[in-house]
Amino acid sequence: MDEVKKLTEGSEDELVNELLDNESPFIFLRSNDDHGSETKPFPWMDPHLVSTLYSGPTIEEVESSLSDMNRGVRSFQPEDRSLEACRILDIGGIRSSGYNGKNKYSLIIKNHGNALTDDGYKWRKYGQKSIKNTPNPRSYYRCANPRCNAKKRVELSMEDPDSIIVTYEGLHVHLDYPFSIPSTKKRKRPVPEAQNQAHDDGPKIFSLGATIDPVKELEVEEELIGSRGLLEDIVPFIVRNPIF
DNA sequence: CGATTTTGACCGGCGC
DNA sequence: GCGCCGGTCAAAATCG
Repeated sequence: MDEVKKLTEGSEDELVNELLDNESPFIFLRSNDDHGSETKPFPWMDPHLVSTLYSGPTIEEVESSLSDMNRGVRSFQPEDRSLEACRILDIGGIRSSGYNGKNKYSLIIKNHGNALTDDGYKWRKYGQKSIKNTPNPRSYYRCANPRCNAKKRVELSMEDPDSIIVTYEGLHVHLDYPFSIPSTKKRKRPVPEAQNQAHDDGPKIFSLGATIDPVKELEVEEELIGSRGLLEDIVPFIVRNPIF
């Protein structure tokens, strides 16, 4: 297990370099013309694969989403009270390309209800700290997808007890395999309002070890495709569905 | 009884 | 260099 951890932590620079290299097939998009009937141990052996780096929405994109949202609020309906309350606190370090070490958003969410713990994605809590000069502790979560180092930090707002501050941070990476695992299981397209149940019930992914056999690993990966707790999903999702 | 959360130890960065 | 502080780790506790 230690080796696994070392592997994921120690090789970050390597990973980043790889991500920035267009030649590198480290990350994949599903290509439509690939029917994936043949099972390869590792998809990067396939020349048709597309390499891409997800680098997060640009500041402009986020801001425009938010202003769309704010425009929409008033023409929208009653339950939108929390819409108004959901605003960007701070945007830092987002690049439309490249990697500067941080992709970080803080969102203030008012009347949050359940939004904090149930944003439809799978997170693993790894810590909680009380912070100097604030009455409220912070909680720390990592994306449950072992291939993604997205993190979120959650705290109650000091000035407004109805608000939580959620900070999403990290390099957000999707891995999407261009073929299907031989399986009787149907891939069901997630219906919009079913987003919240897209997670869970999957196998424990933290047991993934370096020695696991590739097919097994891919099966697990397949499960994970439905559980993207990633910034690119979350920001538009919050913007569009502030109520949750 | 496995999965998840809690909680204090640990660690690295920073200011003095 | 030392101590504080925020972040992470991981053993223990708790949950379902």
